[in-house]
Amino acid sequence: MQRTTRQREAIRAALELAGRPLSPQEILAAARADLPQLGLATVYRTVKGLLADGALRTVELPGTPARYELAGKHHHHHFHCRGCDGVFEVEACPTGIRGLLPGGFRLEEHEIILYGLCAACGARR
Amino acid sequence: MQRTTRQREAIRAALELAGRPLSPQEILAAARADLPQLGLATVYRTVKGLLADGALRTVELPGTPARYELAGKHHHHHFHCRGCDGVFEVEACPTGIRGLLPGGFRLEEHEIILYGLCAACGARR
DNA sequence: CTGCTAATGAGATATCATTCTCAGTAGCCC
DNA sequence: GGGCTACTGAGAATGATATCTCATTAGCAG
Repeated sequence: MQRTTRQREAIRAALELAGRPLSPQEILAAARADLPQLGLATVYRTVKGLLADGALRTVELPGTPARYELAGKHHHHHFHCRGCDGVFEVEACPTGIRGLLPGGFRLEEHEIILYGLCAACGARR
Repeated sequence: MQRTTRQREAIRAALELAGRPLSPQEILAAARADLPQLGLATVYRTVKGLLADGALRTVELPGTPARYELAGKHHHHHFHCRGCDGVFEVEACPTGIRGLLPGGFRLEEHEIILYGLCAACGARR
C-alpha cells in the first residue's frame, strides 16, 4: 500500500516550486530545505514511484543525468544553460518538423534543446 | 610528434564509411574489420586526438554515450532509431528557432533530435 | 637500416549515476 | 494508542563509460 510520507511531499513540493526539470541531486538539495536528513536513495525511490503514477515526466539531456518535471504541462522544449548547468522550459515549438525527415523514416517524437546562457548567467558576464 | 598509424587510419575510415555518428564501441566494432586486435583505449585516445585536430565533431544524445562524426559537414540534425538504436543524419533545420526564447536568454546553439523508427526497422515490423 | 620514442593493447582503475541492503522509523487502519 | 508493515537513511554494491599504466610494438628521421 502507498503511504503519504513527509519525504514524498517534500520531493513533490520541490519540483512544483522549481517549475523546471530537476536532477535527483537538485531535488535532494531543494527538498533538504524542508527535510535536512533526506537521503538520496529516497529521492530515487520516490521519483520512481511518482513516474509510475504518471505524476512525473522524464527529461533526458545529453551529457547530464536524467531530470524530472511534473507531468501534465503542454508540449514544450528545454534550454540548457552553459553557465549554471540549469535547465529551463521553453514554451514554444516550431512547425513543420515532419517535413525534415528522409523517406521511410517514421517519426514518433522530437526533442529540441537550446544551448546558451540563461538570463541570470548572461547578466553576470 | 604525431604519427600516422594503422589504427588512426582505420578509425577515420570507419567513420567515413559509416556516414553517421558512431559511439566508441561502434567505432571499435567497425574498425576491427580491418584491425582485429584494436583496443578500446586506442579508440578513445584517437578520437580525442582527432577532436583536438578539429577533424571530428561530438554528437551527444540523451541516455547514450557520446558519438562522433566527421567535421566539416553543413548544419544538420539527428534521428535516433528506437528499433536499432542507430543515429542518422537529417539534412534540414526549421527556421525561427530564436523566436522561441524567453527574454534575457542568449542562444548559442541548438540541437533537434527526432525519435522513431528508421526505414529498415519500420519495414521489419 | 638503426635508434629514438610516440603509439598501442590488455587489463586495471577511476568516476558517476543508480540500485541494493538492512536495521531502525513512522503511516495508517483498527 | 498499538501493531503491522511500508518507508527511510547511510553506506555498500553495481553497472557502464572513460581513463590510466606499462611493457611491447612500430613510425619515421637520419
